[in-house]
Amino acid sequence: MAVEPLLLKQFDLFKLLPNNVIAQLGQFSQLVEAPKRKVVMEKNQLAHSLGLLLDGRLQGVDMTLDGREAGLYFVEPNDFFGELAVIDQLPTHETVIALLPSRFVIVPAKIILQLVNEVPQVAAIINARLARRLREALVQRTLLSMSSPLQRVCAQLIQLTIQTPSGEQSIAFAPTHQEIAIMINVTRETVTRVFQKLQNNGVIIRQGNSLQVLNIQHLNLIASGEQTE
Amino acid sequence: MAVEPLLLKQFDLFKLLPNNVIAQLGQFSQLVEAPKRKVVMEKNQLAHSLGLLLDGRLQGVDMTLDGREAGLYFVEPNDFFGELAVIDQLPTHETVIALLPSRFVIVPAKIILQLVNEVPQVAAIINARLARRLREALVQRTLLSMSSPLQRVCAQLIQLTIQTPSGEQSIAFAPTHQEIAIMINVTRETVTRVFQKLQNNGVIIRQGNSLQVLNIQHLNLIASGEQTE
DNA sequence: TTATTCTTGTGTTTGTAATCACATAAGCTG
DNA sequence: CAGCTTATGTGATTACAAACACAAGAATAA
Repeated sequence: MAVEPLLLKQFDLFKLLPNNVIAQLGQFSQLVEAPKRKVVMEKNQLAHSLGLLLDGRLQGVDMTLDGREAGLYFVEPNDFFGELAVIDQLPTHETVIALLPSRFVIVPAKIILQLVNEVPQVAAIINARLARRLREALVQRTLLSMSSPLQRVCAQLIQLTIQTPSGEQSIAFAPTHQEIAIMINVTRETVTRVFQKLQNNGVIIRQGNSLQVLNIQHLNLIASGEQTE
Repeated sequence: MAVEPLLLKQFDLFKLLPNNVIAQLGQFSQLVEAPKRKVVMEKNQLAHSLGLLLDGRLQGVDMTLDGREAGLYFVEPNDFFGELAVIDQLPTHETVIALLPSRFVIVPAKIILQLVNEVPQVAAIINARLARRLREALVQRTLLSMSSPLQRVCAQLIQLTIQTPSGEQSIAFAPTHQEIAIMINVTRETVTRVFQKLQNNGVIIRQGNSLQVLNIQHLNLIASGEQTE
């Protein structure tokens, strides 16, 4: 229990709150450390809290009845998770697991709801987040409609790629083949084979934990179906 | 131009607004009639307006570069569409087309944004709608992760089924095989073959425009993978 | 009514990714 | 370091839905 106000101030969500409110918030919040693979939010539970990720990386997944896993989204540091269930007060639809050792703050749903009702700016940020998640879901859905696994892998890589300060395209802490596979409805082996091909063509290259994207244009061509390898 | 206040009052979104505001709203709104197959909202456009469906049925689809179509969601009467682009002010991600002859009201984005800022209840309804759409998107994503087309068709049918006042499970104005196919990433022929099978087993039965679901339990068994036909 | 467009039904062929089954490599941990 | 676990690499087989190509039925328009 109890979280440093300074830590909470880091999040855009709380940035505008007066210090006394932040201090109070800290009283009810909790800092959690989760090792890799730890389940951080359970499926089908009424939300008790909103999570705010400090570092590490999370993935929202849906474990279906038959043991199959569907990957829904990734959560990066400074972002939050669990907001949907907090807002609509329905049970969570998905499980969230830590892909890397992660630290995050959890704030009880009650407190968040109170803030949402009383502070329009907080409400606005959460709603903007919902809108962004909806957009991401639409993009992911579009991606799933691509016929070939090759296209889907490339499209997913494009999604994950960001411009580094040094101007290169790369994916820091690249997800494992398995983690990518469940996002795009293919098997792990298929992802491996596609990566093989892309590496041979010099489109991507692995550097330890990160994946350099040398030729994003090429990824685009494949994703759009104009090229098949 | 100009829409009857009585018409606008029908929508939950405007229910709480005072009459003078509604009257003003009507001034700027427009009643639109669209025949079947008509594109009602274009992809990649900055939202000019929010749509409120009076009757008919719409489908949000994503036409990808290679001519492939992905079905995203259905819009039923009394619901609205285009809210995402209005709220986040980004271009629309999808096209919306009329599946049936439809009537709807469009209200300029500016007006809606103003309302959202000034009337908390309106903001709340729109945000609740975003949350619901996000849920639906998650459900649809989960559905897509099912391995067999048979499972996907059944899961989609379950989604569409509603209890009629007379206590039967049915799908009014059942979508065409093609419309279902693009929702679940299969070909039209595959949907036809699955329907064939389900009809032979007496699980569903076509009655003109509507589809009676006689044995929803059976659909559940197939969707969950416990049964394969 | 007939004509025309949409929708549904059905067979055959073919490509391709899932599945299975290991091998190897890379990361951790004591 | 060894010893374990997790991640990646690779071949062989097989199932199965996509694709294609029509036929037939329904619905809508003329």
